[in-house]
Amino acid sequence: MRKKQVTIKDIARESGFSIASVSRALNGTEGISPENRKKILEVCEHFAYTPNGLARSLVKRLTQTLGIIMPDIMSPFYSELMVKASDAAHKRGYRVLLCNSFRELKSEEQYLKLLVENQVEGILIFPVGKMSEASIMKYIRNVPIVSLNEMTEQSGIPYVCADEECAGRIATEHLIFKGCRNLMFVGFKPERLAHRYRAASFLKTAREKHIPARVYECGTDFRTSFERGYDHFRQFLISGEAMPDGIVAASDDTANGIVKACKEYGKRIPKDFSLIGFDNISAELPYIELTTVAVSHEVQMETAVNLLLEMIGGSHLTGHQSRIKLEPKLVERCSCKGA
Amino acid sequence: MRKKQVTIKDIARESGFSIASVSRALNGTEGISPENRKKILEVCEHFAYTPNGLARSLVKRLTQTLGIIMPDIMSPFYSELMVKASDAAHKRGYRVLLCNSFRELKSEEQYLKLLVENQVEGILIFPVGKMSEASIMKYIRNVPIVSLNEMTEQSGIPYVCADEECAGRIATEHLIFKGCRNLMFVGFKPERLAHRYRAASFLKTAREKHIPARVYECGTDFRTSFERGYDHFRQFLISGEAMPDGIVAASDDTANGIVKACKEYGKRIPKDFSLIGFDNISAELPYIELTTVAVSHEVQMETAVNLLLEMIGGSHLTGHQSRIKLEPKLVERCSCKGA
DNA sequence: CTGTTAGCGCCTTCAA
DNA sequence: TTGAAGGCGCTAACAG
Repeated sequence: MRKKQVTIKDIARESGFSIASVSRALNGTEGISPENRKKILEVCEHFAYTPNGLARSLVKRLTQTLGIIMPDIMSPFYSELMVKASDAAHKRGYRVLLCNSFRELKSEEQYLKLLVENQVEGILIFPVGKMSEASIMKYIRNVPIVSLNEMTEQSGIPYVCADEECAGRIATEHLIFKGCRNLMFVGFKPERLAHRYRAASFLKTAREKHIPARVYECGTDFRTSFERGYDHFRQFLISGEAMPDGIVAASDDTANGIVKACKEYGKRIPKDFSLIGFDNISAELPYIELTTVAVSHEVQMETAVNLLLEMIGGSHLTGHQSRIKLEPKLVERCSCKGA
Repeated sequence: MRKKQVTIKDIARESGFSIASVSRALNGTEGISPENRKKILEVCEHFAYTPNGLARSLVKRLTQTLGIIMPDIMSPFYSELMVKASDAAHKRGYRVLLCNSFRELKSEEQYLKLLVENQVEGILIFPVGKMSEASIMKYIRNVPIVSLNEMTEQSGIPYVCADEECAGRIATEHLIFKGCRNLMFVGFKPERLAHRYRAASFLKTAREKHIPARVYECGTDFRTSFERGYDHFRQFLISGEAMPDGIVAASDDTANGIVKACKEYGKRIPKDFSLIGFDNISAELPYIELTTVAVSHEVQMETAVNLLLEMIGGSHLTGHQSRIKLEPKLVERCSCKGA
């Protein structure tokens, strides 16, 4: 029932030229007279001919395509990363296949397989978690892969991520600079490496400055950081414990959950306490302008794509060159009290 | 420099079987003894062999892949549609290529071309605008395409969308039912077909019920509906004109922009006026629980994928079967005053 | 400048 | 159950 597709052979027959000439006309290759090229292209147009990319890639052994796997396309953070990564790839003449692992290991592995089978030349992945390392190791033999989160040094998996220890310090110092004297870290999830760095650095920095600080720990977990932030902070408010005057949220998404809880319980930011997050997500929230610490998404993705392309090009990279931590910066908005 | 990829030929040689047997072992096809299959698969494992999907699709003339083109992956509305569409496709054994046209016609057309060249079996597209019709017409000769927004009947392009006229009526009636007696429509953008339906139906319904109503028109436009809503409503507030007691926003995203303006200018919802939107976007906004009118995203995507698969299957569909308007429903939350 | 030919990696008859 | 051979649609030498 399917319409048989028009092939280069049909065009050759209809135009009276050889398939080689048709190929040359289509690809703008040397070796064909302008007038004949024009004739051939007209025939193509007339038959609505579209070259078969599979066949072309098969013979050229090049797809000019990169794969990108993110945990959650619906989060503004990841979707922005996707966009920036796509842009960076396009700029360098690569196309991109977008995949949404939905934070599921199984799905992540399936996509890795799919991408490899589809002959992408390289893969950018924001791993679901620690467990992702195994799948990545499996496919890294076939194709260059760059992670967007830190990986163990022993795995040797290249990555480009933010220096989260540094980020934690910047956030904490900012709150202290703004005059906070009683700090709390909310939304901690031990499975997330970034959280561990941020929290550890938070405690260390506070200790150095002799400021009381603690990580609020709360067993519950949720699908999104937003929900976790909301729930944890609600728990805290209900508990009746003394309020801190400065809160470091595990991420911006978490911070937004905290904001939601505040709204319900009549707390005002930054009046009742200062709040700072991480990641600089660009959600257009009407409610609050969150101060945050992050690396430029664009810089991170450009760096990651560059690294990937170097690997594709076959450069032999040292561990130092292939494990990159970018320095985060403070993005000051309105969720912290004036100094 | 690139590692030469392991092919089926290598596996054949290493395992001592023919290419045909290896192929059978890999695909679970009949005609090979279990023990030999096992042996072959072990060799595959050992050499980290991954079949070349391009070659496979080329000979089978089937890719089991659908393409999806959306205008803005960063909008929660479209990204949710993408997710639902992917789910629907996966359920039916299809894979999916996600594309982000970024509301640019050029980019949209490039992706159409890319998808066709990559031999997707069908395409789901949320067109950038009226102008998209031309590109779609161009490629619909090659592959089945279903639009997620209404298209002109004469174009014959199949679509699955919400009945926006009905949506406009529901929203307006709800505000009136809640006691509003002075209505305004904010964020109108004439290029958007859905807006035209919503606004026309808004005016018609209000007229029928003898309620004063008008569409706030304001030349300015922006990249996102959010920004447009924010700007238009800010303009309105500055103008000092009399406040309506019920506002229909052109979309939920617009409504969120309105909310932002309200925050800046000290207006409270639903105290100062009731607000209703369209689309039921699932952004986790901490600030407001927006009442809205929409079709189920899941139903819409399931319907669209079904339609697409029928077309792929070669069914001959009537205009009635291929131009589907789904009935929207009221999703009541907290942005409208109690009756 | 043009056409012929040999594959790219794989699946699928068709014989054995 | 197995293997040889042809071909999917295209590009890239190589001849002419």
